[in-house]
Amino acid sequence: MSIGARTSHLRRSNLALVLDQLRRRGPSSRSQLVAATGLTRSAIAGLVGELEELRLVIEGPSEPDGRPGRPSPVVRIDDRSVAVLAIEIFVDEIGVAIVALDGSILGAERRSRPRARVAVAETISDVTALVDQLDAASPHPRLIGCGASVTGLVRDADGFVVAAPNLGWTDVPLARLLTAALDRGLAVRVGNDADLGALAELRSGAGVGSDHMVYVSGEVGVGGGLIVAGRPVVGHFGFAGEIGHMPVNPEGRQCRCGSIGCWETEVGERALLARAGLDPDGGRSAVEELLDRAAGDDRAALAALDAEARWLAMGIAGLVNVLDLDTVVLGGLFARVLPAIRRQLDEELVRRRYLAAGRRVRVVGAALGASAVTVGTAELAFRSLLEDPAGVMNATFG
Amino acid sequence: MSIGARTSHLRRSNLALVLDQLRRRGPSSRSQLVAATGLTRSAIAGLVGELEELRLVIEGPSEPDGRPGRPSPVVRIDDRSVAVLAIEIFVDEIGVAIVALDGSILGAERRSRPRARVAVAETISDVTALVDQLDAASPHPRLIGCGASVTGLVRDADGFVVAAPNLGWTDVPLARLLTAALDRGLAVRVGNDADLGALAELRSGAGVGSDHMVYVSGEVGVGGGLIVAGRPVVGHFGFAGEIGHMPVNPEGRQCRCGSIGCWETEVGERALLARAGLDPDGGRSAVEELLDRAAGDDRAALAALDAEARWLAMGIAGLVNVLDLDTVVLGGLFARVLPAIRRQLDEELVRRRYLAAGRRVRVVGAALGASAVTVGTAELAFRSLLEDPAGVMNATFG
DNA sequence: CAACGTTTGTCATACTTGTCAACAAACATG
DNA sequence: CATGTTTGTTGACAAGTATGACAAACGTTG
Repeated sequence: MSIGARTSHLRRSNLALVLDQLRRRGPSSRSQLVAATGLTRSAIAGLVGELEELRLVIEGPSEPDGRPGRPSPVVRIDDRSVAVLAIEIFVDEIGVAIVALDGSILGAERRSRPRARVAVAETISDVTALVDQLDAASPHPRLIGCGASVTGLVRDADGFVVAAPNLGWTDVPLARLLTAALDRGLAVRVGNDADLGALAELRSGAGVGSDHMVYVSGEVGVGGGLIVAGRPVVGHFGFAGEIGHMPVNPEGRQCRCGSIGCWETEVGERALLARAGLDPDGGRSAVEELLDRAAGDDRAALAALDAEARWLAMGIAGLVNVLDLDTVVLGGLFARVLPAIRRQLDEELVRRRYLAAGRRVRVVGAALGASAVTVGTAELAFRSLLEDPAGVMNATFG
Repeated sequence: MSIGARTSHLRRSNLALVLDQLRRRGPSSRSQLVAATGLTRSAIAGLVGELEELRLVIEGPSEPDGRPGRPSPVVRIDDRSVAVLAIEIFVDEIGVAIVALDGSILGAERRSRPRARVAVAETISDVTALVDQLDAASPHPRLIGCGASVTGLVRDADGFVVAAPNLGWTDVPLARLLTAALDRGLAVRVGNDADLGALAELRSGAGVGSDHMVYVSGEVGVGGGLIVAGRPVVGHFGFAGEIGHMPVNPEGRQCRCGSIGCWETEVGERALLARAGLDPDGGRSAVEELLDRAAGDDRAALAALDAEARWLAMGIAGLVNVLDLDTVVLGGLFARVLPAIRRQLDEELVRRRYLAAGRRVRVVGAALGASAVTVGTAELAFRSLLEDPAGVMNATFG
């Protein structure tokens, strides 16, 4: 339901705008903020003043820049005021991190775990243990929010993990469970790991400047995060981005999802390794072996990479033709093999693209690597603060 | 570039909100507007008063509804104040229509044309002739905008038709040409026909209530319009929605776009007719013949429809898995054959959907039929008025 | 080094917009 | 006809930004 706008919404949106500018462009002078927002000097003064009172920004003296005129004080994010907790739940690993408003990671703990230890209760208690450990180890600002990433289908509205096949979870009220287990009155928001990786790459990674992007990541399974018109696509139920399950081969292999010829059955790690005659379950080390062999002109390895490039291009072309993307960011396995398949990938993409002429698509490897999900999860945790700075800070500290 | 919000933006957005509510929900009492917008009675009074001064709405007495309390005057769109021109350019037909703000079509002219007469200059002069004819024939309110739909890739920003293979057009500045040819100082906005059909079905057709939708339409070629989070997806260059060119069959036929195994080579009219042993170029009448034969249990016809259902489901499943759609609207050929393939389509969709349980997807035939593009084109033409009612009306009449 | 031009923060004031509360108007009910 | 309910109207109020005058802080120039 649309809602009428009040003057207070105006203030909220302008406060959020200034804070967002500072996060995106880094420390800026007040006059730069005036230019960037189109607001007047007095309005900016009021907004910066309020953000300063909220302890979200700090004003400092300006660097002398050799130009005439009164110097404008530099405003920058206060990284010592608030932080969030970023929790990452993978199948074979869990991680927690404390991230400041400026994006710096103040502390992080990761722990790998056996596949047998993925039950919900065990996961929650492992997470709280890690959090307590991190809490004691590293001094940090007050936590004002918490984000959690999961490899599975997540409903944003209520923080339910509707299904996480790799974890064996179904309909887990993760946000509620974490809020209770952490016992700090922290609001927890839950997101899909690929979506959050995409968000991170968009904001501060390989997708900076893009507005229509897909982040394709995966090892065995293939997931993705979509950005359309600068915003993450969550879908009607919050399940968007299951790009690994686009049908691409009617004659293909059975997929673990029950369908046939899903994209991930052709581009996933198992398919790649099997084509090269390696153990499909050989994991990351087998992929390195494959790349080594290809570097030594091993025919089977080269053929396997060639097939990988063709199948990869097929899926990417579908996404690009449908969504008119400007950027494709490859993560995980695909980032690793990208240098070896770049030429074939580009060739096949040109062939598959609808009216390719004049439409450039950047295909790039992920820039943030393993920390993408951490950064994206923190971004999720900060979202409510960034949408309503005064509201959240007053509710927390008032 | 984001821009700071001023109080005047507040007014603009609230005016637009009220107007939008009236268009979506039809005539409403002031008190209904209060409830719908969350604004106060006095704010609504001011907004309605301003819209009334702008001649965009009319206030009338309320129907006695048998409930106590002072009756609230009914506000409704003034359909006699402004209208727009909707121009549709297809390969074998052009059409123009005058559409009022309440969506009623005040007058329309269509003219079929030979395939040899699709050059840009001829098209423009045919259009202006039709417009003059329509203008003279039917009295209508003042025109405040013009929309044009084209079967091709359109850049929204400057109204260029970047490529329209079926028309043989490349880089045509259609908005500029039409503005000049019409010579009425009308702002012309150009859109892709499938996108505009999708918009129409979303607002007033089979997609009402949906927020993540795809409109799949086509005869020989297959196009589509996407709605994500309630908004049309235009893509980075404005070329989104080329769903007919998703690769679905690596062993497939050569597509006219240069790729292989595009969706439209499997679900398009030619493929359907060929599978049934009919003339691939038989057109609409051949499709009717096929449906007749299927109704008579003709084995080849049934098999062809069966294959059509499977290939259709494959593409739809890809779109749904990637975008988590709640509604799929089928138009053109697909709406025609939908009743005959409903069962197989649903079966195959369940098989192809990732974790289908709990996720309902409505697959429905288009409700607006041939007028969808007209309605959507008018919607496009009205867009600037709906975003800034006072600004446009004052600029036009002030 | 003093005068000048430039840029920018500050402050009081004005304007716009929506809210709030009191009141009046218009309806149904008994 | 008295009463209760709902809703439009009105004027005072609050919140937010714009405007314009002024002062402060810089570089340049003679």
